[in-house]
Amino acid sequence: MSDAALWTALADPHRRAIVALLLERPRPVGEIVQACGLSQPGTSKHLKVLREAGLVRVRQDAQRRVYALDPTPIAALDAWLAPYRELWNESLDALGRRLDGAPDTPEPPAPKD
Amino acid sequence: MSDAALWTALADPHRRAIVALLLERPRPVGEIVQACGLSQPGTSKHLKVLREAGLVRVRQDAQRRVYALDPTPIAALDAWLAPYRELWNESLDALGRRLDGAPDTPEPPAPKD
DNA sequence: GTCCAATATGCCTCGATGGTTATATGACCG
DNA sequence: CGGTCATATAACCATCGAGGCATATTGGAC
Repeated sequence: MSDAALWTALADPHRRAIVALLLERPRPVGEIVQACGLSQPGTSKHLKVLREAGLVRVRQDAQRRVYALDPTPIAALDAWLAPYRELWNESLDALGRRLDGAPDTPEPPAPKD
Repeated sequence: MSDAALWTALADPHRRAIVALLLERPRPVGEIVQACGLSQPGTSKHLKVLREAGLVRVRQDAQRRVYALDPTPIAALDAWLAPYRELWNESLDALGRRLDGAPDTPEPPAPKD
């Protein structure tokens, strides 16, 4: 479940839509298919990507597979953007100085990826 | 600067590396080229994508173009993952919130994409 | 067992994207 | 002006990924 896999998984709009759907509640594949207007195999492939990124878990219920969101990997995203969040929360003049190229911000820890 | 453009821009590891570089300080193209080990035109193309996503700004300094990070678009990312953060924090954080009496975050709207 | 419903996989096509080299633009210097 | 440094763009190629259809798999019902 590399960081790259996470970014790749979330890079696709359909997959983000699926993730948003599962945020509301777990759903079987059929529901997801209908909701995102793709073919069933197409949807299934997206679900595979999400699975491999660790973003969703499957529970088998008779012939149905009920997909549920696993938000844990998204914590990695949060960690990634933490330094940036700090930056944009800074005062506007700090941003201005930065855009002018003044190197006066204390070095934040570089994100690993 | 659609949301999609932002995700697309950050989906590439090289571009994330560039963003991380610019987090430390603004840099001219040459430095970025050397840092990420790509050809100069390749780097330039990535910079273009970042520019169009609004993630970087350019300042011209003689023949050099100094690129600086603009973290504002990343705020959109933060907004996007807010509901998920809440979700994964639930188990760990519920107790903590109770203990330090922090107000419960109001239900955020569902992510639009 | 047979049949059906739900989902996953294989195979194919096509457009997007990342990478390259070669060339154009543009700013400075003599 | 010509030359050169720094960067951008063009042209091109290779690969990748998303999408579709057809088919395999799996579990339940009969």
